[in-house]
Amino acid sequence: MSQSLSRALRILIELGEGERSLDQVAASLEVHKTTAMRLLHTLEADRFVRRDDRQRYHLGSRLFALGGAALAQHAIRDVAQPHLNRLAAEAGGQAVHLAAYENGTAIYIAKVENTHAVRMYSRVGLPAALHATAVGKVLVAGLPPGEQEAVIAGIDFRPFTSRTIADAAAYREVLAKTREQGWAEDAAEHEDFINCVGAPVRDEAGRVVAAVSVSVPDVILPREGVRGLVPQLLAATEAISADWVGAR
Amino acid sequence: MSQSLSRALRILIELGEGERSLDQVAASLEVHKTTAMRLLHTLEADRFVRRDDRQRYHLGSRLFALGGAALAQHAIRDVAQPHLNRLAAEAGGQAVHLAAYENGTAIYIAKVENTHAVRMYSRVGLPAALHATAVGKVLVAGLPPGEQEAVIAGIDFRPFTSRTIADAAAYREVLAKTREQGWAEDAAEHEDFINCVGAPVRDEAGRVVAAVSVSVPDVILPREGVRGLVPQLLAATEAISADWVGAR
DNA sequence: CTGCATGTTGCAAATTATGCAACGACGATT
DNA sequence: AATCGTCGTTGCATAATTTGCAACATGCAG
Repeated sequence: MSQSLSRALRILIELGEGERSLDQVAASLEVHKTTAMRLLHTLEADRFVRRDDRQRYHLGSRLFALGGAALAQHAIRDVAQPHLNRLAAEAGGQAVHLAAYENGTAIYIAKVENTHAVRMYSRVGLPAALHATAVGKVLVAGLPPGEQEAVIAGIDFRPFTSRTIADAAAYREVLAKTREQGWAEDAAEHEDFINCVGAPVRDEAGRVVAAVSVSVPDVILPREGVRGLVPQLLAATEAISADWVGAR
Repeated sequence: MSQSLSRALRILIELGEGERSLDQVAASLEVHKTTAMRLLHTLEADRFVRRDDRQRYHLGSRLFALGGAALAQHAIRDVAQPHLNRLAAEAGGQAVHLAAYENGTAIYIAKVENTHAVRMYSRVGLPAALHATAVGKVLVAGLPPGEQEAVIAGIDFRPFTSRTIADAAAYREVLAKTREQGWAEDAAEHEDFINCVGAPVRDEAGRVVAAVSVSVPDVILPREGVRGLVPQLLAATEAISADWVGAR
């Protein structure tokens, strides 16, 4: 739609991976370096991009501010954070995530790192696979039926592990079960040896507005043990839902 | 330089202040709504912008990720954070800031909130006034002489309080004193009733790479009392400098 | 001093963005 | 129930913005 703009956005995304020189930027955009330079200058003028003394380009300080503002606008994050911390503690220091549905994807909007040596890879702002994570299942299961089908049609059932759900039919069954029992499971479907349980946060009309999950490596607790965390998980999501409804 | 791009950036900046409708965006850009719409769609396609079910536009999830990445690229932040926490505790729960010089401005890259009721306004990613904050003075005082003059020439000596430094001559004296004593003061020059002290973090060549400040409201501690925090402040900045040199 | 890598400028060509006007969808109001 | 108003969307002609080129400038290394 807007060529120069989408090129500029690609620059920002690429700089998110690390510093780049002008030529590197031009090469990866497949444009003349003049073009890349002018985009970079515009970005620099508004502090979206910064140039160091060695002429390398970095993400600029404006993105700190916007990133912070974006997070602040997810008011549910503030409501949820203390409950997430408590849940993480109750679960013995395991990783806890809060994710929200957004335009066909699930996005992590808050997390509590686990305190054990085994870290899992995730980051606030990155998308969670809809078909291979507990939060993804919870969020899709909570969509209105019409939208749900559209989303399912758009899922790429890419396997992450040997246990990843591989097709829409199996996925629909899992969604039905999720709705029925009020929580979802991820049995090493996204990362080998990591099991999760997730549950929804709801607003006053019962709509799912976010999902919380606890992730536990096999070596700490086997799959059945993780299921044992469901009561604490549900207590946390119910508390968040109550606070959320009360906060508005 | 690039019209459509700078318009799009202005959209992002504005959305940082809160949600907007298409017409509001078009009005503030002073362009036809068609134009605004196409920019918004491009931004939306890359998740820089998100549309809610009521057709309001918000900052999108990509900005979480980029904001996080931008922070992560300021490696000094990670090095400094534990020292900042300790300093804040030693200072009795006062606000502590870490700022870096960047393209003619000082930017807060980390902070520790104070634990008292009186909060001061600041936010990671926002610029700090060079002439009216302790970190601003420290960072400018540490620039190479040539660049320093260029920066001073560009400062708008806007008064924030009755005590704000009002001209370049007075500012140069303060910078000299800052270099001499190794720390700077802000005696209610930015916000009435808030005094700060700040000191530099240096790399292995002695260059100033960042500045740390402690901010204390008058009601907690008078100006002389704040000066008493200088030893702890210097201990913290020296520790950060040592860690920083060691980390590379 | 020469060569290589990097960033910058003037200019002509045309792709790309723009504004207009008309349309469609949705809600509120009467 | 009908109408009005608000808001977002699309097709199209205009032209303005962006693009690539080629030459120039600067800084560093051999």
